[in-house]
Amino acid sequence: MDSPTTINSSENSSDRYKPLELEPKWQKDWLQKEINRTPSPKPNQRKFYALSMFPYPSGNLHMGHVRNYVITDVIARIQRMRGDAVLHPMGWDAFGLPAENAAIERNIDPGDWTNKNIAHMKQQLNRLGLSIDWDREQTTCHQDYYKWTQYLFLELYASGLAYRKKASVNWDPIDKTVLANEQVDSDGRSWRSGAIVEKRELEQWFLKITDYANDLLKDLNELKEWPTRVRTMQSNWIGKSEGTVIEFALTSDHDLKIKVFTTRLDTLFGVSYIALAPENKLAEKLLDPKYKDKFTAYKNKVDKLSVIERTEDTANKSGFAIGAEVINPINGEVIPVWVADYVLEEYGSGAVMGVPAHDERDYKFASKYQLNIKTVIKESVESETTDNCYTSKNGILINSGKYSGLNTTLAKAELLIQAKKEGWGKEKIQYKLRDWLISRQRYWGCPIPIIHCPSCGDVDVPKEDLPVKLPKGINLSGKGLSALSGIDEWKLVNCPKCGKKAERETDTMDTFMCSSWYFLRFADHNNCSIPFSKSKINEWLPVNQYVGGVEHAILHLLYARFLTKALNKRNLIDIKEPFEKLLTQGMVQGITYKNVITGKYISEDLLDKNSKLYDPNTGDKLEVIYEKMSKSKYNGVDPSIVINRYGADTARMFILFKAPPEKDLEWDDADVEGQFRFLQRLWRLVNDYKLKEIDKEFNINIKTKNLTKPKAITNKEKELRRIIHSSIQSISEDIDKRLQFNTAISELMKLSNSMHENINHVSIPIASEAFSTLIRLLAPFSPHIAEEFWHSLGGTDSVHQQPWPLCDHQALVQEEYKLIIQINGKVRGATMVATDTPKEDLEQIAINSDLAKKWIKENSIKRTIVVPGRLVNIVL
RNA sequence: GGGUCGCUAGCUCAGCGGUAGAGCAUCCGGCUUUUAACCGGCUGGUCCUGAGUUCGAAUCUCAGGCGACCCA
Repeated sequence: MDSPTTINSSENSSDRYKPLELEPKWQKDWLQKEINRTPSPKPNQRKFYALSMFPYPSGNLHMGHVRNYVITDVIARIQRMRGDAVLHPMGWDAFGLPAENAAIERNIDPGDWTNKNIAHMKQQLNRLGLSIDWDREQTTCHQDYYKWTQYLFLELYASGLAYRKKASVNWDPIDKTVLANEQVDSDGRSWRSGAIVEKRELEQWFLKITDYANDLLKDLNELKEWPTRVRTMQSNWIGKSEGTVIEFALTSDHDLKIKVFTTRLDTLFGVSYIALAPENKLAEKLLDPKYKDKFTAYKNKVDKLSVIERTEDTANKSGFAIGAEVINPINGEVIPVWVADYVLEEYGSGAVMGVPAHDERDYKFASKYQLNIKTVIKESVESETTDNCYTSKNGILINSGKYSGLNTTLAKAELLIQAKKEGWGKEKIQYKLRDWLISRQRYWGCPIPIIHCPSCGDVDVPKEDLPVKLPKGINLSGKGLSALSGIDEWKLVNCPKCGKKAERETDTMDTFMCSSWYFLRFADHNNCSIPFSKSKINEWLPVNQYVGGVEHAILHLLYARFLTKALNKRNLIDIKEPFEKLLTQGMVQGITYKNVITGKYISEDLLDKNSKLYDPNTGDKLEVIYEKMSKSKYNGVDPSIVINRYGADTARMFILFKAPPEKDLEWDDADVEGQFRFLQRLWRLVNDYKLKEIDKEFNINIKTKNLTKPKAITNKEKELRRIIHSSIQSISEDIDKRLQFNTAISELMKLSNSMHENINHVSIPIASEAFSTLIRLLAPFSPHIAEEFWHSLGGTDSVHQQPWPLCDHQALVQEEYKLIIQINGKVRGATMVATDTPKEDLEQIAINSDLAKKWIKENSIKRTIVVPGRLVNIVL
């Protein structure tokens, strides 16, 4: 790219498009006019809450942010023009590890580092011309915000939804803190650091999200305007399964029982072993003492495996019989008890019944250890039984006593009746979802407002004592447990209940807790007595349009839904779901050059301009692909550079035009230039017209509905009006239907092309209508240039305060149209006909046309299909 | 292995029963204060493959191929 100066300085003509001058000018003007300020909705006025997922203040805006915030901004601007009271706020997800790590590295205060980043990013955001109401800004690491996070934690604690327990938890050895299940990916890695997590037994705080498992699942059906993909992901994560808990009594002690959860009660006659998770307390209890050493060694080995390694079908399952036996309640068979790595303590009761003939993993396990494989289900009455594993849920029972011959569904029901009657089993609904682990052993987070008292136990910090402030100026080593645990003057306090010596909780909260309610605070940002009032929440919530990355499909979006439901139950709010409509925007990708042999990424700067396909060092072939922008791949494009060269409007137009919002977008400098040229063409269109003596009749402030229809209107004028109004129609539809900004901009291009062609051949009222419409349609996408146009053509107020244009359907009507003539379904030509030609006449016109005659010749017409307004098909 | 989405011009995408369409890029011409900008114009398509439904299929149905994501 050339230096940023080329575009503005190469021309000395004063009517040249200079975005770098006009953009700051209008931004200042908007600030003065307070056009981004959130209004109080008037009676009968619709409210609209547009929200982007707020960013972590890393210090620099990246393209993903730009895309996210521009999408929301366009939506906010359109809704304002449509007359809605719009809330479009912004905040900062400002607690978290990068600040703490930066603080340790540079020996500075994490708060100072964060505030500096926020100031810089805010400036970058403003440079984009986003219509954000900054009066409502929230920063999660500031006391006036985290005070309320603590308040809400205490509300949850009071509802019994927050509790502390010792559990085997995910420990991130790099970030040196525990993580919630959602924050560990399917490879067993931390979502943040990428480290393989370890299991540790620790006393931790949890939120009882499992209490809401069913509501969270059920209400996904209400979220009709969420992408199906996200709803499916949440539904899979919650993982509801309906089954039965069966108790198997020990042979040695009939009062001692192993509880097993299964969805396949119908296979009960096929059970050949019981497998316990090595972590299951019963395993140690039932263990034959002679296996003690073997067991300890085995458990240590399994602890090191990730969940995926333990459970995937292809892995080598391992285990051993621990020397205990149980009785199958259905037939009295004696069954051995094993421990096995593929059984997880966290799921169900940490024990499964092994049915090798009908479960893939059980089959592999049984084959390896030569356990009994007993087939109890076959596909149909006629089918032969095979030695293979038959895993279908449908079939006919065999070798199952009196249940033999029943189908699986019926057998399940009958077996359940017997189980309940005899007391060894009952139905149970099981979820994969676990409680949300929110303690973090780090300094830079929201302190958990609890005091541990030796005599009173865990005691709430009284609400009037909030916030529990983070101590300042402490030494952060990044080693060991939370830095807070070493600060005695902070930690040692008196119990609020009994006044005796007690200690503060030294863990801080998961930052996802801070981000689970920020959208509520925006509605009532100044409230200093409670986190938010019900009336303000009712005024603005739910969020009408939420926009953010799909990476939060489970994490943030599930936590926020949970918190909303918990607060609803506590009667603090009336809504049950926080986000009405969700848009998950795609990634912004940059071009990468990857050496196919070494797998290394090569920076574009190092490449030979003429042979970009070869590694300049090794001469190996390069693979050229688009991937998510990142430093390590040398494919990032800095938004500031683009904005400083082309202006914010071009950056906005490009990012909206290049791909539909939910799809990935491939960054391409050439296409950015293309968008800049489009804005330049518009500039010329407006200025060329303006340069002419503008008649007094020209009125940009025209309202389409008030337009007096000229009596004599030429064909050119009719054609232009048709295009103006079909643009209004398609752009409005593109936005309402699927937020298709790319096609909307394409329509703007068509309108501008047509205006270039026709604007000098139409009367001034029609030209006024054309410019007024074009500029108002352009305004949400390119707010600065649209404002400049608006004023240069004599517009009053701000273009952003003008009504969104409405389509005049009369203008769309054409007096004649092209009637397609098909022969045997193939298009052979067309002829012009009047719009109101009756059906019968159309048929005759077609048959008698020269074109049709040529094809018909001696053939007889078998039938004709007439579609008025479109075509006539003659079948020979 | 299962599910979801996608496959249309060189690229990014519209069209979702009725003449395949935009923007960018390419190419050609023009213009000028020619390391370049601008203006005009032309190209360019087995609509992934195959079968079916239909007067007519890019569009609906089925089967297959390829790709992305999610789940196992």
